[in-house]
Amino acid sequence: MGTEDAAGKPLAEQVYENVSRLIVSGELAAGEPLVQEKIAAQFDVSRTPVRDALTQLTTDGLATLVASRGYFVTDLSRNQVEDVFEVRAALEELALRSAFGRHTPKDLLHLRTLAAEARLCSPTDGMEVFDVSLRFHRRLVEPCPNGYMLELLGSVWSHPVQRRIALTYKPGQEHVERVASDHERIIDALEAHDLAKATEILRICHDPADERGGPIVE
Amino acid sequence: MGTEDAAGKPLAEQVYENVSRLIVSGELAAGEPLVQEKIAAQFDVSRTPVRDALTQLTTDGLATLVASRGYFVTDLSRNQVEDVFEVRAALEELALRSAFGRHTPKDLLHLRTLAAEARLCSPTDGMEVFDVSLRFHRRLVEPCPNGYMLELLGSVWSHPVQRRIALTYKPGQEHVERVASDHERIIDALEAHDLAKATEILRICHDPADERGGPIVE
DNA sequence: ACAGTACACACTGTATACAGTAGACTGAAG
DNA sequence: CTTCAGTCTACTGTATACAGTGTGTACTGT
Repeated sequence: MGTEDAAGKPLAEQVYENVSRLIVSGELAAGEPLVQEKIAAQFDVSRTPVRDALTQLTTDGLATLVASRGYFVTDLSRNQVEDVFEVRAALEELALRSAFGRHTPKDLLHLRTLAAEARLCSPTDGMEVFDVSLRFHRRLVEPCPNGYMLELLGSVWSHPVQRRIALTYKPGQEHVERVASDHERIIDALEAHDLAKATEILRICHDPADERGGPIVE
Repeated sequence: MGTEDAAGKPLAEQVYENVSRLIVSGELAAGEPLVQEKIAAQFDVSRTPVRDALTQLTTDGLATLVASRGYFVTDLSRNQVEDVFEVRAALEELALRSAFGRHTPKDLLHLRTLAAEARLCSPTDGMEVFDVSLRFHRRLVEPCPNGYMLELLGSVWSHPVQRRIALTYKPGQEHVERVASDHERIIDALEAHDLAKATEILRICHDPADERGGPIVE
């Protein structure tokens, strides 16, 4: 057998994505053992790509390696949701401060489009709303000249907890509207060169009660 | 062969540490190819643990995987030193704010010890000074209740750039003294319940011109 | 001299076999 | 009924063989 299969991606990557999705969605419960051989059988590959995937899942915090006992699904609830959101808020604010004044008219236009896009989301699809919102935030801080900051933010955004939330919350119509208008107000503030106002609204965006929409299952 | 050798650690871990050190110290130049077979031969192991190590090095940003071409040493100079320091400073300040008021008398005592330890360092051993200083900073923010924040800070502290600097700078006597006294002044501020002062001194600590001691080779 | 093609090489991707270890289970002895 | 020892089993750690891919290179034809 060659290097890649029909999907054109290395098997390790495919396994990583599949197992990752299973963990984030909760189909694989916290603490559940991740046995190389079983996963290999499940996806009809050998243990080698499974090992690669597990190593990566471990460094990503989705799996935990216990001594020479085995791999287990990390307990996401321990990585406190509040903690991640607090860090995300703080980092985004820092990045926005650095990005402030660097948005081109084109950037702002693009942001407007992204903000409006939120209204087109299905109010019942948490993942979609979350995704659109994230794209806005990503774009918002992109002009920040500190590459490492953006890199770190990227890892916060893709933190398991974030994706877990996206899968489990039900936004509702008024929340979708709220997201869109908050985002638009941030753009307004940027256009008015009002950093204080922009960060203030950004903080509201990150108010857990608002961003999450609903309660988290755990 | 079994699972572990004389050192008692999995081979993958040993390989990771060795290659990591070679990269950080600059013995393996940026862009240099990291060939599995050669590394395997060099450390007298098979390709399997080498693969594991390389996967981890890649997610750590020390190595880069190009298509199905091969692994290469990441160019550290691209991960701007300034960027990492800026993020480190910002995150540490955030963490210190959260930790403020949570230091027990025992914590403060321990911090005093760590601060004083800097004076015992050899002024020519950059690594030692850096290490002692890092231990202080780590301890300083430890009471921060946000586990994720501390986790993220951990990854910033262990960023290749940080270690590279530690290896390449020459502190000098007056710098060692400066580190110790800065640290002590932070403790003074904490004991006086003066958050503003503590963060102010912390910021000085992170002034690149000060923290680095000397110019960076690149 | 130059372009195009075929080949060889170097490397990763993958599969699989075997060795070692730590907990689980079973049985006997107290 | 409890406790301990011995074995069993399930899993990871490791080595290695083979397949596939992309790049450089030599060779051919013009």
